Amino acid sequence: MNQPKFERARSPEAKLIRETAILQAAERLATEHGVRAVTLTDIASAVGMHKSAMLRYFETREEIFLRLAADGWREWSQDVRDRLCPPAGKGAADTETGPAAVADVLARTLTARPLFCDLLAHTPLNLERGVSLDAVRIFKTLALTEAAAVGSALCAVLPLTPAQAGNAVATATGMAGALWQMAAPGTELRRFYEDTPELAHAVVDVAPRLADILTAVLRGYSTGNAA
Amino acid sequence: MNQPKFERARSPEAKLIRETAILQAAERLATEHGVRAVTLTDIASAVGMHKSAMLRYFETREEIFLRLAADGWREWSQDVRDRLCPPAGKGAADTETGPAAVADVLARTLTARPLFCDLLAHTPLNLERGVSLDAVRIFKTLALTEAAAVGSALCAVLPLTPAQAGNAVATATGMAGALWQMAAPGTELRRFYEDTPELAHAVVDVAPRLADILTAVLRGYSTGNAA
DNA sequence: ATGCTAGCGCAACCGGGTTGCACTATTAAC
DNA sequence: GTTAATAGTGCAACCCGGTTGCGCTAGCAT
Repeated sequence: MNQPKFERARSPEAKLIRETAILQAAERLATEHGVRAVTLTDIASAVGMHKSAMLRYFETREEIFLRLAADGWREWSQDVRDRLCPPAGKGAADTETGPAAVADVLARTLTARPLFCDLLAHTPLNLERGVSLDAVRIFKTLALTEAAAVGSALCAVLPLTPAQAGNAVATATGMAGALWQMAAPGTELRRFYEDTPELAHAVVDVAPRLADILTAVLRGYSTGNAA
Repeated sequence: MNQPKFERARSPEAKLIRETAILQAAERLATEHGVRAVTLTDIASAVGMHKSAMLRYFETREEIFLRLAADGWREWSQDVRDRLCPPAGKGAADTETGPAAVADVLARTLTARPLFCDLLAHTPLNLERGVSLDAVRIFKTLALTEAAAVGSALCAVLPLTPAQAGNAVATATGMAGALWQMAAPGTELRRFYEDTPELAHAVVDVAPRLADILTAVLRGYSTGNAA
């Protein structure tokens, strides 16, 4: 019997609902077990449909995660900008200022999003393959736009050139991915890291370490440019 | 006929020769096509033996690349130290000094090793899986030792604390991997990057960009500590 | 000369991603 | 009201890379 287990998605709205259901399932599984460990079969059984049916919503597995990465960029960018330059209504007169405070915002907002860090670590190497160039173009344009928005926010609170701000954002996201890789490389491997004293700090201290590096970058740029 | 195509490696010396042949083949292929694209079958046919026979020299595919990564760490570390603190006999009275010069050394030595950058990008996420914990321990200990050696060299030429030097090394290797990913993500994808004006600089300008970031990091650390 | 050992190739297996196809529920047309 | 077209789904097969089990044989040792 090839009867569908549940109602078919016929209307555009129903399709959208199913699409978001797939994305949410992928997000939950990837958060729990890491992007790398999540297979199409896992997502499919979590959603309740067959994996071959899922691939008519997303042309490939990588595209699912590329979509999640795009969402991650949007949310992170918004979060950073809200914290650096609170919108008018917000009562925060204490806009974060100074390299250390700004670095702290970047580090905190990133480490608070382990899935986003995971996706950042995977992005060009693993996610941008087996996907149509169109999909890559859309994603890259979005990521670049969001990164530029964060860069503008940095320029607004620190004496940076746009290029320097761009490099700072690249450092933040790049190092977040790189440090995350050491922090969460699978359960048994992570236990190994934790059990090895000289490596334990890498697993535990990601946020302060990232903040420290970003502080140095921002301070190095700012002192050169400031009056 | 299951006759071996070539002489069997019986003596320990012969085994060692074959092992290095495998490593060299993997190195050449990975340099040409990228680590990710190289399969066991590729390496095997390059060496001239069957892939199942190769797996008696290395317990798994990842272990081959983990070995190459270890070699990369050794060579890079040695190169950096030689340039920062030339050994006694070397006539270089001009030991590189100042954040910008040191950053330039780090950036140049890394970008001159695209395969090492590739391996750095893969390391914890992809290479440290499917390998015995013993192999990971050996590799991590070696990488950590070499990184510490580079950190010591940095401390010798710049006013840094050991922790700051360690973060600087982590930034150098982490960002080298992250930037490399964008620069060389497969031929057709790379052409896409090059054809997209707003992305082209990321593909082309890896070395100066990395040098700029590292200069900021070192300057940010140094100015805080210097007299 | 005759076992024994150990390196090798082959073929099978496994698991993940992808594709082709049959099935049916809805909808549209007559 | 019946019938034909459409479209979403499940199943099974396929592909391909990594891994494993097994038989074969070259070379050493007895």
